[in-house]
Amino acid sequence: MAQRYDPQGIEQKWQARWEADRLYHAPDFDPQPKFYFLTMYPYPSGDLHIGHWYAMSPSDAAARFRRMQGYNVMFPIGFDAFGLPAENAAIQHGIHPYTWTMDNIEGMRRQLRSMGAMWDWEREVVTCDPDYYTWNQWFFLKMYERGLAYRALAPVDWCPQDNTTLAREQVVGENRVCERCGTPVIKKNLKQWFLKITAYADELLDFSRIDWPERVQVLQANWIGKSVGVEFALPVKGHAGKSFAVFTTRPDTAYGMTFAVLAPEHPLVDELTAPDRQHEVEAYKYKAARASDIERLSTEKDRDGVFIGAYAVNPLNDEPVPIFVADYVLLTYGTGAIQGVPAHDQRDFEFARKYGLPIRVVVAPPGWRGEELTQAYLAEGTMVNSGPSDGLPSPQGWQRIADEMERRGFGRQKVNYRLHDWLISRQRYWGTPIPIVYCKTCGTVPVPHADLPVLLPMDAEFRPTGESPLRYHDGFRKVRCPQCGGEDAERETDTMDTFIDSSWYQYRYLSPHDGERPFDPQAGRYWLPVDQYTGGIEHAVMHLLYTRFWTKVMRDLGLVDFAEPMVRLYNQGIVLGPDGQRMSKSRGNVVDPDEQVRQYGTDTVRGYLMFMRPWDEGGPWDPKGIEGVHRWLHRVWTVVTEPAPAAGRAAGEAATEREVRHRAHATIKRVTEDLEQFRFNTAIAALMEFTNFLQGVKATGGQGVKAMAGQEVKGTPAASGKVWDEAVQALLLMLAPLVPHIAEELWTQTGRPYSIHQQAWPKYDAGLARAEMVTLVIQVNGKVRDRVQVRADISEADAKRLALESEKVGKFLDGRPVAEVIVVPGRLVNVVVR
RNA sequence: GCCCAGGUGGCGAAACAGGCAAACGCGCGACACUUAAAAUGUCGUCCUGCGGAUGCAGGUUGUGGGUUCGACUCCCACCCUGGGCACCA
Repeated sequence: MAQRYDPQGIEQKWQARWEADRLYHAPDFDPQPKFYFLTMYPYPSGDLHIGHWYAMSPSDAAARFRRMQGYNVMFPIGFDAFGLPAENAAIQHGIHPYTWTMDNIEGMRRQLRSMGAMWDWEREVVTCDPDYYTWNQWFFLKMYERGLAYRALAPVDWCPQDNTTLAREQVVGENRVCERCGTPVIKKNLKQWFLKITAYADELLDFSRIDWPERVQVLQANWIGKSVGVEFALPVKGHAGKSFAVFTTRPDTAYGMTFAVLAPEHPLVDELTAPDRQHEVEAYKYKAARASDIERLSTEKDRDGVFIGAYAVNPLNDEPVPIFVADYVLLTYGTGAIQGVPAHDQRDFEFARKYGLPIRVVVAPPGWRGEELTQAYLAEGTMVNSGPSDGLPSPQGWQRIADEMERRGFGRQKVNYRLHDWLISRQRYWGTPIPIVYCKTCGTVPVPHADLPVLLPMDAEFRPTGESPLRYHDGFRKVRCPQCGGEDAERETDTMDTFIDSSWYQYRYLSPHDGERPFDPQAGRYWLPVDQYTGGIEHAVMHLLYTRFWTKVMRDLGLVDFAEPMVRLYNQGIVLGPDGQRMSKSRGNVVDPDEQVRQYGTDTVRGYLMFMRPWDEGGPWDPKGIEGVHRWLHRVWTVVTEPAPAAGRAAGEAATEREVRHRAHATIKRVTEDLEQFRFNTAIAALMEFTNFLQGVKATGGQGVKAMAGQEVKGTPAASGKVWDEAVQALLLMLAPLVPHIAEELWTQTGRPYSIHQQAWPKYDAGLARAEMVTLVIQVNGKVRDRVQVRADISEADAKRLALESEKVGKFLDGRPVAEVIVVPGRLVNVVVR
């Protein structure tokens, strides 16, 4: 009678039905509490790989679980549709990026649907749609109006492979390669658009209002790199009125300066270099420039530099110190110049050693008697050789010297950040046009809001020249000035970094078709902020920092009344190939989810991804491991569809029923707690145990159960239909978020009303969840010597008595007197002898 | 070098407000069903020793110490693996 479990058949059937019934559409404004569950949207590369499944199917399970718990859950999906691969495909294969992207999206929609997730497709967002990117332009103009978007000439990172500039965040690794293609980047001086993320640097360091992994917080804090110090001016001897600023976090060591260093690219270098030093300085600059372009791989690089033949004056004590250029000083950090304090900075120490410069101790280590240092002393100490600060502990000296510099007018306390403003210009076609016009008479003119969107022309010509098609598209580039109407204005031809799209997409899901504003504020008041966000850790200092910045700007624009876009964040791990290596086509260890679905069905693939390891750890794909999950689902099918064990009032039945109910409630408790914490692997393990248990009840008619429960077995008992049904019902409800298709199929097959996905999550009875009988462990001196079955509520005195009466305990006492007996109620007794 | 995460059976792992180490799954072995195989089911499976084992004893959570009646869990030192940062003044 019972038909076989046929995953593919039932999965397609239910997916179609659910979508037709709009089962997962999250209505705005529902009396139920809302829950906005968001998973990072995919880039439409054209193929949904197992990594997408790993990111998405557990989060779908978690979202479904929330829904069953009574929340009105929004679980949207969209596509991060702008970006380089589309354009590269256009150049290589002559397909228009739009066509390439849309075809891919079409294919991926189909693949995504095969996952059986509860996405609300009515809210879908596609970022290359003008309806979307017009709001990128709108935001850009708002930022421009507030001075948060500006254009500046700056040394920027350029990827020669992708032919575009990159944000600092997109340059990675020791040898500074492009985050996308791995090509070493080069520096170029270009006029580019920036967003002033540094204006929010301090606020971005405040994580007190969000529940994000420590790891991400540390990554972001490191990236922002706040340092508190002093910037002060060093006059140059013999150059009246000339001075340069240095930044230091150690003003307490300023009296120990015995030289000063300028970055080789520092603008004053040429001016200050003495004629007789010019040749050598030029040579060094050339070498330094090459070194930054070509590999700087040599790990322990020699710290070298060149004296420029000029002297700076330490304003604290009017001592002249020689000025060097050295490439260990970076133009891009601080002021591009430093005080050289070899006694208290290891780099300066090595430099001073090499060039025979004096090393003057100004912060004395404890017990220091004036001996020479063998390395820089970095810790706190007592101020010496520091004029009026002598004798102070160095932290106080820090403040005193900082104050003195301010009072005497040559320095000020300053906070420096490693974070730079966000470079958003990209010299590429497939992105949001920057809505700016350059006019010969008016200069830089923003496109009026009424003229948005600035459409990306579809008739672009793709040439392999490395130049953006927009630059030679006259119809796009040549434009009337919106301000004076002048004829010879030109549009900005750069487009925006695609991280702009993802900085605010979570808001667009609220009202994806709103033509009036980026999102409907009324819906926003209901849905926002995002309650749970999930995605990969690789976006920690890019997307996740940008979207926090963007939300703070939105707050200042009055669009939202909170400062953080996502309350909770969870980073899932990465699925590796069966060989434990990162999946890649060249290794041939790629697991194709479509193929797995064909072989085992969606539920098995989902189930295995959740079962194999903790979600945040990822790990190798085990082709045999997935079969275990598949077998389990078959077992579930059999247990539920085959006839229930005979009902009846045979002797001993009550004990079986109690055990069945206890197991059901204990499982509900475990699974509920596990799912609340995204511990899918142990949730599924608990459900497997429960399934095996029910199967055992069937097989033995209850006798096995009683044996398990420590009861005497007699007669031929079984669970009654009612208790059995309750257990099966609980099992199916708990399966619903994890393996939604088989759960729905069995739910309706057993005569329950469609849809299981509209049912409430089962509640457990704490009393039933607690076991009646427990194994009391009896130890002697911490070693297990005996185990006895006792009632869970056994008294301490009884437990103690049982332990002391135990024969096995007696044997191990060896006649020694009992010194102490420790009782952990309901768990363990430890008899201590000495 | 610094910061973070982690080291538990043949494998993926579980247990940590300190209390039965190895749940669940894979693999392996035996058995049942079968003409046979697959599928399925049942039982067994951390290691060592005790001629035999539903028995007894000992050992075991990277290494070495410590705290404790009791440590995978807490503390100290060290080793290894993975990830991040790395001249940031």
